[in-house]
Amino acid sequence: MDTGSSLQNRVPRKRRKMQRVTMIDVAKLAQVSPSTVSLYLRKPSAVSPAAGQEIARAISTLGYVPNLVAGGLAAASSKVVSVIVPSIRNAFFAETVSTLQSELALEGLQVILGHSEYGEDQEEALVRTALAWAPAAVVLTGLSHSPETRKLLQASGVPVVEMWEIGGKPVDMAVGFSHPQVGASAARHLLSKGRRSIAFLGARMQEDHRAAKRASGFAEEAKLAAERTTCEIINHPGAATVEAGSLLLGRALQQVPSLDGIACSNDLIALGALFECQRQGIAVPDRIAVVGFGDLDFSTSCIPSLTTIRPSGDLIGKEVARLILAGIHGEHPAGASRIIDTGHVLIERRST
Amino acid sequence: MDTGSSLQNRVPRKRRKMQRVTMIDVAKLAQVSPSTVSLYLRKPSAVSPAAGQEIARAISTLGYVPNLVAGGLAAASSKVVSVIVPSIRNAFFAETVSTLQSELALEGLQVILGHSEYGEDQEEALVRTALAWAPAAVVLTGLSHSPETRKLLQASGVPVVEMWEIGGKPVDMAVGFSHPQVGASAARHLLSKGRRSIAFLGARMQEDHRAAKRASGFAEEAKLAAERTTCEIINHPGAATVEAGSLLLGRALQQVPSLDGIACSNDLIALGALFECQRQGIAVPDRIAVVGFGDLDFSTSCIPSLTTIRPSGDLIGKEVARLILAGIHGEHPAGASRIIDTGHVLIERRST
DNA sequence: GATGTCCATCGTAGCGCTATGATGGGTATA
DNA sequence: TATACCCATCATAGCGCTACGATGGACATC
Repeated sequence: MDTGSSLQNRVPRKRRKMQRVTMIDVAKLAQVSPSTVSLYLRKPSAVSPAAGQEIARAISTLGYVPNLVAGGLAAASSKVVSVIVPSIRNAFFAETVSTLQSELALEGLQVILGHSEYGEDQEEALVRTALAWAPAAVVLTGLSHSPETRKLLQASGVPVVEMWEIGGKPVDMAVGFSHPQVGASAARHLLSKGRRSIAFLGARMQEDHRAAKRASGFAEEAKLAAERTTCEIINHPGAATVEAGSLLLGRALQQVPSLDGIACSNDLIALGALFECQRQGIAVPDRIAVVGFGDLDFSTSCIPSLTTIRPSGDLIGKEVARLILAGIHGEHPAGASRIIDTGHVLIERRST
Repeated sequence: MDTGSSLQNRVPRKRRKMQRVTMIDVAKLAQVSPSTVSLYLRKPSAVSPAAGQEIARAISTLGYVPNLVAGGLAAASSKVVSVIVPSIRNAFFAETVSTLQSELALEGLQVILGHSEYGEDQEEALVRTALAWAPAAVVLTGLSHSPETRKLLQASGVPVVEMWEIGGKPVDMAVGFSHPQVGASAARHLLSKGRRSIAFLGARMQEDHRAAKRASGFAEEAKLAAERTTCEIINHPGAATVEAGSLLLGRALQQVPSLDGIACSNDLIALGALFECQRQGIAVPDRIAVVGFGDLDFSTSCIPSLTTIRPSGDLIGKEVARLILAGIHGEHPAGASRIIDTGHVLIERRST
């Protein structure tokens, strides 16, 4: 091919070493053109059964693995979905990501993971790299993002799903539930149990806007209640851990000696509170009722078993996947169906 | 350019619609060649400060986002590290993946995540897609893989790190610790506390080979002990959850009424066992001593606080990242330094 | 002044694939 | 028999970037 058609004759360039099996090799062996192989790979039904068989045989004898990078470049959109969560260590998001990944894998989509550690600047940087992959979709957590992030996403034209929160204006699509409503449910439940001195125990609420919204929903609902109801919001600046829960309960008792009901922004915190009660000889639920959030693994087994609110992390993952796949298949949901409320359920157990 | 040099004249092809800002746009605006822009992006120091500034300005005015897919294709290796874990819901792996992701992000590497659900076939499929991304490295969990998986990996020439286990022959590199030794440490600790009727409680050990190895290390060590020592291994076929722990303790007591010490393959199981003891009025550690594995969040706070073995999931993540980055920078570790033992630490608390 | 070296910069051939439109033979329709 | 229409298949132009080697000016050395 080196025709020397330009101004000067040039030494044929050393081609990069390369021994990888390509689609062309498959095509040669199967005695068809590369386009047919490509077509077969993307839409087997469009190729005659005879040719298909021949191609399949060639693929397996050569051990051909398609190069998705090349495919992504040619198709101007890669088979990748970029998912950005605050933290993968958080069981909530781990569950969602896990489900999402499984669902997307069925359609040959890969998940690229990033975590923002609850930082908007970090998130912005992650979105930037995410877009550099020309992903099939971008999935973010929550509805709070920097203006620059929103601009980047909007300009990109890539489908965007914001998950784990609804109630604001999403960039594109949203799947989740209302956090204030979760807080309200918790408060209503405690009030219905006759508790009048209640508190919300949360962690990292300066950064975790969703937890903060649960707290304010809780406080709002308490305000609506009969008089003689006191309500406190207590925050731990560190991460939501069992240990934080123990600390928070201690602080709550100090601040509100008459405390008779708490809601926690996370089951881990609730578990810590239960432990602290046990340590201090406080009867649960007799003296203090405890409501958690998350319905984590241990909530049925702990002592007493934990009344909690289940946000259905896996359902969120499923719905996000559904939205993304619909978009890829050309069925772009419109209007209200671009926002999906997965709701929440209060599960009453022994702790209230 | 459409020279019509081939057999027939052809209508100039409709070019694909395209409005994305490319490197060429940046180059034009900065009045340099595209190569210089590319060079600047990859190695800013190789470009004169004047040109560099010009390019930087152009990038920001155009809002240029490099296309990593194109870069990956041209460079024959994408800035992606494919990580395959059994389950991201498992706190151990969540921790490692989280750390790994953070470390790699510092060097502009992305993590593509897959989970195998402890299935070798699933893992093989994941490895296949992973390789389709021409990743900078592949990270797997454990040393047990299907022969086909090993063959695929070896043939690919991509750096491979197997994590969370050492003690066998890795495909390429390994970072982790010896699971039999963990089991042995647990047994030794229980024996040192005078326990003679001990059991190992594990979950899903038919699939989770590492848990099974901890169990057999435990049993081996028990065998070496003074006579009159009995040792049982009890398996729960489902996932390692708190609930499973409660069930397992019940079964253990049934099988070994004289039970006075247990080791669990996971802190969640240990926590479930603690709860069950509390429910049945069994004193821990007086009647039964409990050793966990994982040093999870709650282990310090639960009642009694849990003696456990810390495997340092974040250290594993860090070391995996180090190995990968060294490889990318051309420093290929050789020989023994391709296997890194992150060890384990037994942390004694109140439960023994 | 000639030659060599170094450095910043440049030109361009691919990387492996997909999308577009063309081709040509077979079948249905006029 | 002529025409239209399909369908399976094919040829090829990019997708946006990187890496290779070339270029030419600045400076040092002979």
